[in-house]
Amino acid sequence: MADKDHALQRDSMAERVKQDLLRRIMSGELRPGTRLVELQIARELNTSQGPVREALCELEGLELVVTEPYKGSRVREVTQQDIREAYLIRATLEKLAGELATPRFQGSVADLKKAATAILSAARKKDIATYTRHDITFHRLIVEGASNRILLRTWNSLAFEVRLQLWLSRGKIDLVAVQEAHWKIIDALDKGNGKLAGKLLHEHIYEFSRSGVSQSDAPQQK
Amino acid sequence: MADKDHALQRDSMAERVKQDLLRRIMSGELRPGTRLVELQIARELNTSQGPVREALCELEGLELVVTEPYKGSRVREVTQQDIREAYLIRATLEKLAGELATPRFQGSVADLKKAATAILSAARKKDIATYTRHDITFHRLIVEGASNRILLRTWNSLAFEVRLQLWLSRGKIDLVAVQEAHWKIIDALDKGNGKLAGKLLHEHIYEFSRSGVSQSDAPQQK
DNA sequence: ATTCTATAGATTATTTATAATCCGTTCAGG
DNA sequence: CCTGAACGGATTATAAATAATCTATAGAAT
Repeated sequence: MADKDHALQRDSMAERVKQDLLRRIMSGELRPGTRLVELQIARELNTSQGPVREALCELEGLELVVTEPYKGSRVREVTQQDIREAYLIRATLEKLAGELATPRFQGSVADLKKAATAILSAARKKDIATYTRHDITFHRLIVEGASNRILLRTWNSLAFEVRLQLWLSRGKIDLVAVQEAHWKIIDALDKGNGKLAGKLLHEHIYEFSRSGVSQSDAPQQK
Repeated sequence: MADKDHALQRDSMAERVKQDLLRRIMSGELRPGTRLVELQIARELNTSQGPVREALCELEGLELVVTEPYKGSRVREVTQQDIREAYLIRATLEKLAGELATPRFQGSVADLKKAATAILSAARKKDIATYTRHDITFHRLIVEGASNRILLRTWNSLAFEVRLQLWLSRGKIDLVAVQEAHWKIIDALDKGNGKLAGKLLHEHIYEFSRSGVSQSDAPQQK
């Protein structure tokens, strides 16, 4: 049984464990607070404790899990406050990204329009998973357009809070209405108005962070 | 010989290895590009491969080392471009921090003044190590004053580039002149002028990133 | 009844051993 | 002289076994 896996192996064992846990955490299958027992995960994935520890260590670096010595790891609890704080940082970073990315997008916003169209389509179908995926793609395109590796790295470190907020706000807000801001942003970038694009991005993101989540939805502390 | 170590043990082995490597990298003893051989480090610190791997994994999460599968880890090479990019992000984040921190500092800037005095003293003695330490303390106080954990976490992730720039600019710039900006920032915070404090912080940091480093000082790629 | 202690089970931390991979060197063939 | 396959040392990756620590429970002492 392990033979087939071995034949298909591209990444290291630790990498595969990491990807599996990453997927399960981001999809919400592993809720915040869930314990991650090393030997149990190792058995599930037909490997040993070492690679699992390494995967957990990397996920801890991404701030997705927290580990206490001799007590183990669990999926990080994210408070409503964490999400508010993360969105303020994200708004600030994307404002900068919008300004920096203007030279790149002026007159060539085809990719952005494609992403925005996909977002709109998913919003109309109320397909949260697809909406989230394309929404993140849209914003990532802008951050990548800034051509600043450190900016991208920093932005990526906020991904967990962003996905969680998108998940928590499911059904609470009008996705179609929220996504309309994207078209104004695209227009500003297309015309080379970086200041405006940055301002719109900041407003768009900050507004969203304030929307749709009541306290009862907040992940409860253990 | 291991007995004495064992008696004094507070942290786990992995944590001690991490702290040792962290210190040696930040102090410049381990230059960018230096290979970090797991078993060699393990022997030096009287432990085995496992804890060393864990320490390296955590340092990779802090972006201090890079690891290639089956090829090992080395202290990260930081290009001049990386430093420029990091300083732009840092300037943006500290501008935000300055604005957010105003309520906290208005009328109570004693800690900031103490740090700024220590910086000035070190600048006059041309004591780079002490200057760096207090300079980072000064800026950290402001970021902490913003009361935003995510902001602090994000700011911390830029620490390596910041220290490296401070190190690279040694002897190339007038430390006394640069640090004078601190007093204007303190004054703005003391008076509750957050917008001005933010603007001054942005200028101060961005200026510094442009100063004093010629291309020949840039860490060379292997 | 309450608090303290001891014990057992579960889990993490570390060590030791083994497998897989990389990389420079050597040497055969052209 | 050049090319490429094969060997060997060095290092990382994984596995397996053991040690250290935590947590809950049960029982004894007060």
